[in-house]
Amino acid sequence: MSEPTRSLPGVRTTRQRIAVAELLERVDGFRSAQDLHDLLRHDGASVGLTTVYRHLQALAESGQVDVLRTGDGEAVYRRCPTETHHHHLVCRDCGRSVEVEGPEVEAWATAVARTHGFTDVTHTVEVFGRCSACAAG
Amino acid sequence: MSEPTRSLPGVRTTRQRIAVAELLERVDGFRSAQDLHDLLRHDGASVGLTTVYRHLQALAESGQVDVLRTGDGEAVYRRCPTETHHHHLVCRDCGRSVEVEGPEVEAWATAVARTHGFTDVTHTVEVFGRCSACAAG
DNA sequence: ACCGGAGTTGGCAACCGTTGCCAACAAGGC
DNA sequence: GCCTTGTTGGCAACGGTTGCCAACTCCGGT
Repeated sequence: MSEPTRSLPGVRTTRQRIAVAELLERVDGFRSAQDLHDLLRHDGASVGLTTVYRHLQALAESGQVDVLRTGDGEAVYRRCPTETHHHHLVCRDCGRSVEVEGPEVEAWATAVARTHGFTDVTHTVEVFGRCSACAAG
Repeated sequence: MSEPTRSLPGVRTTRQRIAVAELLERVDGFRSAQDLHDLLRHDGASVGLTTVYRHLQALAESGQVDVLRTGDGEAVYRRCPTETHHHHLVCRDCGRSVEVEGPEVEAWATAVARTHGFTDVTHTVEVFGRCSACAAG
């Protein structure tokens, strides 16, 4: 069990914080900071772009959202239901994504690193494709 | 066998093109465009930054160099000896990298994509760590 | 060798995502 | 309600990258 929204001392529940959190809950797929900012404005719950960046950054740092970089270097964010380590199968057209696990990939990465004497190993694994909906349309 | 430097019509072998190509041959590990630009200046073979970007872009597009994005969105390039599909084990300190293959990873990516109805699948797999040399130092 | 056209160069400005700055603001404990 | 302190947001700055365009230089033809 984990408290849904524990209020740490020195952390305030502001309109903006809630707006960003709820938006991330609502949308699926990876979205850029600016996309999310636009969505908020469109919802009427206007939040400064800088503030959006700040919250995304904080959420990413605390592991509550996943971040990855698109081909052109833009950072995209997603609130993931599962907290455990996982990877993504992302539709390059609509951005929708599926969380996937790959025990064999984890094992492979670890083995490869050890073979070459690397330590402190991390890895990025993302799969991009076209989802069935987009392929049909 | 492949011609070493075939001269396509409409492509000229300039001092700058050669300088960039040779530099990429010389250095190992992933380097940013600006790093490479600095190295060229340091070698005396000064080449405009824009030109470096252009050549790297062209080489990447034609598959002659591999590109990947660092955590902060910077593009880094590397001329790889092997032309076939492979991935990298990169030292996050010195940038040195080892080419690695992962048949099981390829298989996994394909299988996962098919399971979820995704087509036109590509994937990125990079492993980051600290190489033995850097761990020792 | 010379010429001329087409690919190439390079400096600068523009672009774009992102971050720093800081004065105004508002949560929430008292 | 008050005051402390975390938060906000607009703007400027920043850093990597690209567009622009006049000057340049390969190189095939002559």
